Amino acid sequence: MQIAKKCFTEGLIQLTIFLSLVGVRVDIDSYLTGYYSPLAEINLGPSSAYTQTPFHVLRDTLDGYGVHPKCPELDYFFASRRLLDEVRTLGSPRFHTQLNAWLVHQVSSTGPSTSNNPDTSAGLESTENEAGEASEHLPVRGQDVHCQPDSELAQGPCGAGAFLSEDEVKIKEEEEAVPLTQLADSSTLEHESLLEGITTLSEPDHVPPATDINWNNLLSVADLDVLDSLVTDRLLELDSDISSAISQDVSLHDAMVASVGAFGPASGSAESRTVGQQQRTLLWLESTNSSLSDSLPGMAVGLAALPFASVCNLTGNMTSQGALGDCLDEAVFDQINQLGLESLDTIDNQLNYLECLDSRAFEDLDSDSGLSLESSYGCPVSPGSSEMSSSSSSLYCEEEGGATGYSSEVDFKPSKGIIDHSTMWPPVDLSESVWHDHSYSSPPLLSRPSLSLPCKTEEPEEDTGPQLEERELSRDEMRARAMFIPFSVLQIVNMPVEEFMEVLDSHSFSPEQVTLLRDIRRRGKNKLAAQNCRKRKLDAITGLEEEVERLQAQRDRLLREKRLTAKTMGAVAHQFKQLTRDVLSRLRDASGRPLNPERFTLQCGANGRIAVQPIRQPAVTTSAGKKTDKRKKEKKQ
DNA sequence: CGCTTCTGTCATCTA
DNA sequence: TCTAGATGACAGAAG
Repeated sequence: MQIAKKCFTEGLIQLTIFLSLVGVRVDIDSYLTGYYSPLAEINLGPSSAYTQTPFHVLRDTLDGYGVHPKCPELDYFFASRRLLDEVRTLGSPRFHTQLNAWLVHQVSSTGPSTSNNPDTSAGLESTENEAGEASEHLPVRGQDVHCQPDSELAQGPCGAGAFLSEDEVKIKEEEEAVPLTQLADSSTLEHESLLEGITTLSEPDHVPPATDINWNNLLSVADLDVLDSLVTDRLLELDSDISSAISQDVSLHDAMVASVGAFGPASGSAESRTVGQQQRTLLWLESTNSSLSDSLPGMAVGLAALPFASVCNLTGNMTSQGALGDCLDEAVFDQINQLGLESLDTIDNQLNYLECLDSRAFEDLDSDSGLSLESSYGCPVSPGSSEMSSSSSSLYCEEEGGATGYSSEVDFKPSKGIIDHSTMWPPVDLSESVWHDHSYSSPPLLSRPSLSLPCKTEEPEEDTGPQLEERELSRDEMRARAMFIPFSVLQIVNMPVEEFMEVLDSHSFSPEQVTLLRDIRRRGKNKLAAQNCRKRKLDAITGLEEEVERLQAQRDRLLREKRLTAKTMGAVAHQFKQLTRDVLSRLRDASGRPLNPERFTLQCGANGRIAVQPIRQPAVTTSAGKKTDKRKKEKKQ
């Protein structure tokens, strides 16, 4: 599970990078907390790929601090704003493919000790505390403009600025003169150069109040009207997508989408202090997105689904959604098929059994000791076993009227028609049971004076007639005959308890006869019970075998899906590497030189910000690894 | 003759 | 307490 989650996270990072190229900001910090340490943010300027939306600032300014940050309506409002902005961005023919970023750390040839900040070498190990401290110095803009006052830049770590080298700070100081308002209002913001973005982003003090007016304009009521329909449709769509595609416990609560170009690089707020406070509040509000999403399941899922819908569309359409859908479909259809087959089998069994009964209607007169034995007794007309008492009573009258009390033709012919109605087992099994049952000889045989010796020969249908006489008598039948009991074994077994008791009382049997009658009844019922029990056992075995086959098929299917997913994840990882190289090739360091992709990498940090992290020198790790290996070897020795 | 399968029966438990 | 049903175990017959 962890491996799968890790793969998922990696894919998420890759998606974040990818979306950042088109100006969509994805906040996945909460999800990545368990795997990646929060990173200092980068990407400044008008064309920054990770430009934070100013809605959080608006939340503070418009709604004020009186509104609880976890207010669902408030969160929905700002989320709607983000969605609207996303729609606007999508409507633009241009995409912001140019990334501006702070050079987080420049790896010198001698080592990382040249940096003022001792945490620069920490890289990924930078903690959230640092991010939190940095957030205090962030400008009010609320965007991913991670510029900060110069004075504070030199003080210590704060966001991306925490990793700025001295040279970079100097460059910023020299280029402070660039007005940020121009950047904010200019339509050519996306064409700003990287260094320009850096310098502008390092100018929070020049932010005019006009930018707030721009924000207010962006939050016009008309936009909200348009937004409602768009958001509703989008949420519904994405809600269904994410619910179907991600059925597992994937908690991407903080996924957010924001537009980049429309809001431009933000010029910072007037005062860095207030900026820091507001930004801190902003960050705190962001951090509560998880809980907000919990309180607002539908909307949270919808918001979270925004980037994930892209994920599914870009990478995992087949693997996640399609595969799961196929799985569910197959499982459902398997059950439906089973149900349908069961019902069909029942019908077929009944039909087949009727055929068997027709073919053997006059054959196994005494072979009804199977499941049908109970209902087959002496009921010439009535098909139900519940009517056995009345039918048996009439039969008793006939029997009592006769010499031996057994009228052959009347007794067993009708009983065959009763069997098919009362049986609950498949025809094959029932036929087998009837075929092999010899314990209860037919009443006509009992009625005959001359009894054949028990030879237990199974007579087929064509043997009906004189050959029935040769059928063997069961031991109980012989005993009953020997004891002059005027009832057949079939009658003794099938008659109800009350009737049986009445027979015992009314016929003034001797104790031996009563004992024999009880034994015959007990053995007869137990024989049927044993037959049923064995049939059930066989059915259970058959059912288990079918279950094994079904589970094996399901296992094979899941293995195929697993292989497909692994293949997709590998492709995504490869794509991520290529995107990282592309991004790094567009970045410049303080001296204007392009970053070496071999020495730097992109890391997703807190609040979805991306930081350029230096790749650790393999020599260090290798040396450490060698040391540890040596220690291990020494310990072994 | 030995093995397997089928069937009946007994003993026991449970409802 | 009795009865019916279920089931494991055993034995005998048959292939």
